[in-house]
Amino acid sequence: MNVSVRPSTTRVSGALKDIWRSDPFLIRARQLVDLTLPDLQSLRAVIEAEATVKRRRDLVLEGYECSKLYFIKEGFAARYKLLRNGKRQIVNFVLPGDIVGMPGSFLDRAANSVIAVSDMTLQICALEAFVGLCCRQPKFGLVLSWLAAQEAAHYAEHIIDVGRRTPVERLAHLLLEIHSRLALVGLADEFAFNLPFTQEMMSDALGLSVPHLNRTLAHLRAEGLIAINGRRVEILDRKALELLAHFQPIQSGRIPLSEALAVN
Amino acid sequence: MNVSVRPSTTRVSGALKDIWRSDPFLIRARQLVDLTLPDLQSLRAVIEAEATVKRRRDLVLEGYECSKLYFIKEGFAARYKLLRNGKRQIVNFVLPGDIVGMPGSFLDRAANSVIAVSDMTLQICALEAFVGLCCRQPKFGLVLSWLAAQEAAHYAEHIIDVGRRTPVERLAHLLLEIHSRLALVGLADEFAFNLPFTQEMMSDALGLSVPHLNRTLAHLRAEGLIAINGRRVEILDRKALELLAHFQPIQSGRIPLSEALAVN
DNA sequence: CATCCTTATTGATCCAGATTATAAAAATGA
DNA sequence: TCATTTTTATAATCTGGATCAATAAGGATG
Repeated sequence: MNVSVRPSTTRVSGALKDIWRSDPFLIRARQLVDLTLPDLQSLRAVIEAEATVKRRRDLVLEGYECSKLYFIKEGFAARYKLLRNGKRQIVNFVLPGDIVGMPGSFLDRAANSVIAVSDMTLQICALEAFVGLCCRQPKFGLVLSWLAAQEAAHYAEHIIDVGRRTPVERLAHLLLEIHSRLALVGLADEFAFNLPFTQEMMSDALGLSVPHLNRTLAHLRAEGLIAINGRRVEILDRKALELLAHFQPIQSGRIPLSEALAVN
Repeated sequence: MNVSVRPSTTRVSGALKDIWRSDPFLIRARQLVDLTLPDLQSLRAVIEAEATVKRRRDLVLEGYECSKLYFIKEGFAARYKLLRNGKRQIVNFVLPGDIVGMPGSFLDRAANSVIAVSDMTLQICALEAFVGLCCRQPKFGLVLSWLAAQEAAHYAEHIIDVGRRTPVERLAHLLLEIHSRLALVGLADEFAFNLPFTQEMMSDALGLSVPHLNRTLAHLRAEGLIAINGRRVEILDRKALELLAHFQPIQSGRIPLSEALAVN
């Protein structure tokens, strides 16, 4: 893999509060279960290194075996597949707080490649180490399941996008999805965000040609639903946009751990 | 929900061997981890009832909260979403051995509906009970993650189908996927299987119109790749079909439990 | 500051696949 | 058993979005 690895420096500097808030994976995990300080420590113990990956480098290559999990701290990536005829389909966009290697590492061989869309920093964890953690702290296995389910739910919406939504609807849906996922880890304002993807990437995600995606984007602007300056996207009429896109946010409830223990 | 429930009769009749082989969920779980007799028993303890659902009944309704897991023993279903304009997108087909409620129950409210495509029998398990089981036996939490990852991998292929594959390629891919998933739980011959879905369902899965799906099917037959009599599909030229579809089987490796314990 | 490369924008043509319509065959159920 | 509904099959028309092409506008790089 094209990464520069450096040993995991578990800096204990910085107030502890910051750690809970600044690590996007912790933010997402804590939406699902309560995490204690010991939990945090055993999670850290399992991280073997922190790495940086440069823009345009592949994080994962299709067809290769890979038994690592990458927790994305910063930066963006795209999971994609190249077809024989040269076409590319982007399966999903990877944002901070996501885990790369989730479907991939669980299979014999990765089913898709993942390319860094910006410079990234991520934490590496061996699959066996994480499985070990799950055995000691079943909580983490459940978090993994829940995150996988969230991801599946996003994939499902993507299938609907590409299968039955019109181009405008698809694009509106993509923008809303990205916005809500960024917001989940504190990377978006209420009505605006920085879109880290080019029109080409979005067209490859939505199964459209670049010119048509461009036209569709222009259409959304003309209708006054969004505004764009540079990378900044502003949502001008969220209600209309959501209606157009058939958008409903994907939010998972908490893992019913205490209830389970009560039953137990 | 439109099901007729009867209390779970844990019949201990029949040789034990049969149970391992006849329950499709056990078959799939055992592809991932070793299961002991006590494991089997604690799994059973968590099943609260067995139910039958009639053809065309909805198992899950979009937008409703639902905190049950359904382990499919027999029969087929389709996970779908209806759009405002009346179009339907089928997100995936549910086969014996699958768990329904996986993304659904983990979210606040189900994101799609699931309709029974044939009469079905399934086992019901409360989400909290299963979470409890995972706490006592972390193994099951991992199985859940792995199954979710497999499902996500299938969804990813489906996105590629609908986004960038041509109609023939899509259809070829769908047929191969169904065949391999059926084979996984012992419901298909090496080169033939019973297709439980109508052309309308397949067109709704692949984002095509019914007439065009029909033509495409005719095309595959004309090319001598498959043969169809009634519901029976025969794969005449598997190599060519796989090439056409860019098909690569999704098979997950085993969960590295022993390795994890060694590290531990 | 000049050049190169990536990204965005716009226009013209054309075809794959949707849509609509109709009929035959098969499954369902009363 | 026959009537009704589903499911398959096929043909004719029409259109949305791909494709091809060309340009403009940024951004990076030396």
